[in-house]
Amino acid sequence: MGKGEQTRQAILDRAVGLASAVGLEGITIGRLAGELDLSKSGLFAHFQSKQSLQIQILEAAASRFVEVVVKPALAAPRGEPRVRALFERWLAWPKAVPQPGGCLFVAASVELDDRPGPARDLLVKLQRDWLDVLAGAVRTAIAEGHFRRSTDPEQFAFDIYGTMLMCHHVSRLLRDPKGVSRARRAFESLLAAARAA
Amino acid sequence: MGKGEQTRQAILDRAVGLASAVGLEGITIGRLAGELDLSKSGLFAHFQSKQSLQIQILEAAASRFVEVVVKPALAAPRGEPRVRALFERWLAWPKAVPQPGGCLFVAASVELDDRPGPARDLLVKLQRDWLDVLAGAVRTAIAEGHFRRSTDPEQFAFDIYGTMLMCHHVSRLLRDPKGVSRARRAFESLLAAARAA
DNA sequence: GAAATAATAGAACGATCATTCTATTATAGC
DNA sequence: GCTATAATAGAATGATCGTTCTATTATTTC
Repeated sequence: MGKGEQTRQAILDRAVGLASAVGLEGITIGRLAGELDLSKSGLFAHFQSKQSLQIQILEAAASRFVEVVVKPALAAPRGEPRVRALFERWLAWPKAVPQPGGCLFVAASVELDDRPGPARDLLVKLQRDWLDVLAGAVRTAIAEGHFRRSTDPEQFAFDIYGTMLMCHHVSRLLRDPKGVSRARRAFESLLAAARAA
Repeated sequence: MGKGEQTRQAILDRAVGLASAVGLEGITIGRLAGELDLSKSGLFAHFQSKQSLQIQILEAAASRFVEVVVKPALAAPRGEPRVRALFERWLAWPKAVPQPGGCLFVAASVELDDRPGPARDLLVKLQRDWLDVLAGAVRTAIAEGHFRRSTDPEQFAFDIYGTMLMCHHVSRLLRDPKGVSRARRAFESLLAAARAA
């Protein structure tokens, strides 16, 4: 890895954290450069535009997410344990990768839902992939006989992610420490309802 | 209502819609003035600062929300019908009050969760109030004998609002028309689980 | 280690930001 | 209808935005 790629990664590392706090649009080349003791133009040279920077931030965050959440969870035993691992890994994510501003994807989703463009397109793809991972794990749990055959995998993925979003909302905006335990309770209810009789 | 108050309301009306699309921070005095054929300074004179404008936008949105969602829903019969009305009114909200960018409170929650200040404080209060309204309706449903006595009202409010957030996410970011029906299905499952045996 | 190349800095651009000032026009009270 | 007051416009402020250009350092490559 040459010097250029090295600093590019360092920039993206910092940028992911900053974007989680101020949003993809709230990111500023000047501020990011200042935090890294780089000149604006020096930083800018690594990215051809702010839009390209935003996209690379999303890509960097996604690869970290896969590394820290998805891959380890998919290593869990097939079926309910794997579904559970995906849920718990998601909850633990903010601790695994320092994200001062909470989940970047949640923030970006609200920011970009009305701004057409490549950044939005990428985010949509990432979110679809994530829901597919969840639904896939549910499907496996059905095949394993852990969940009832009548379980709708997409609906279950919807329900689980909704619980995560609410957990994020309550924890971050309301600063309510009960958010995580409430999310766990909701998740257990969902599991119980899907569990084979 | 004098002329001043009249234009102030007109400004806020437009500002609520604009903020739902670009966020409270994304709002610009110049752009807002341009959309209303006002001068920047003429508009600015109605609000002492941008921060005060943001707060008044939140207040205006909240009073519209109460008018269109909360009040009509609370007119529904006590118990499950009222819980159901709150849910359905929330779903119908974007149609009742034109909000090009989806729910302003969802957008503001993500934007402000890391920005301490009076705007954040107000939003926290509004969201607490909303969760209290939901929990209160659930409590009434328990008292009416519609829901089991073991139902946890705060947990139920958490679950319902999570479903709403996910509906918003899927509908707005993924542009998935199935979001609303999925949300309804999730809501019915929650009701079924809480219903007295 | 010299030559070629990549990485960074610095200054400047026009645009737009929130905000302030002064001037002008429209409303309100009598 | 005149006067006092409120509402709006216009111009200017300094700051910061993304971006481009040119120059100066580092780092590779042979």
